[in-house]
Amino acid sequence: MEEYDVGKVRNIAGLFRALSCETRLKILRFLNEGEKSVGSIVKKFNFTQPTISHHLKVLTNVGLVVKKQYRQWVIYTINSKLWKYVEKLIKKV
Amino acid sequence: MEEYDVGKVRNIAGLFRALSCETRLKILRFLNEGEKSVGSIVKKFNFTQPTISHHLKVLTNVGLVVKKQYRQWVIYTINSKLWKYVEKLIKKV
DNA sequence: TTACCTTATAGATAACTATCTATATAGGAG
DNA sequence: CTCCTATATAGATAGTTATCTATAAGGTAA
Repeated sequence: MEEYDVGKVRNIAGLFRALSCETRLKILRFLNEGEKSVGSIVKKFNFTQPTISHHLKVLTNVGLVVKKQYRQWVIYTINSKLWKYVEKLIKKV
Repeated sequence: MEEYDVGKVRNIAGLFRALSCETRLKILRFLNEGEKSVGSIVKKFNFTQPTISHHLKVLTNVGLVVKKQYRQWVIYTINSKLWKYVEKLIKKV
């Protein structure tokens, strides 16, 4: 009976807004393969680095991803538990 | 093992966009009490009738609600199964 | 320090959206 | 038919956002 382990997302509408952008959904699916640097995300998709950084900030703000620093790289990791619940909903749709 | 009974929402980002507005979430929670006419929704919330109609259209477009006509009233019904999955996600957040 | 690599931020812009007022449409009653 | 009620649509507007270019910031290496 796991409970509230996901991270505090105070704003439900905000969570859905973060999920309402196809680009961010793609980023999340990519991050679901494993943690990635900003650069590798930029390489994966056809957007500029500032655009990717913007989306990563939105995702961070709602707790869907977590950032950490490794030397000169910034590494983003998906919130697996939360994403799992999102995926469960998506599968139902 | 119920499956895909929910209605075809072809656009995942679109579903989340529909859910990304606090007003629409409130409308959905109200509709979860039972089907409602547009007028009763307008009375419930402090928005004009065109605004409510707009939101109902958005919700209809992604399959979260269904409309039907009863005499001069238009009755909106929630897609209970889909909303149940949404609520399940919300509870996890 | 300088030079380089990686990421974030600032600023601009076009597109979208949540809301309103005004009007049109459509059904029911007489 | 006319009148009323209920809802939808059109059009306007302010606010938001997805994207870009340009630049700043921060970490590494020499």
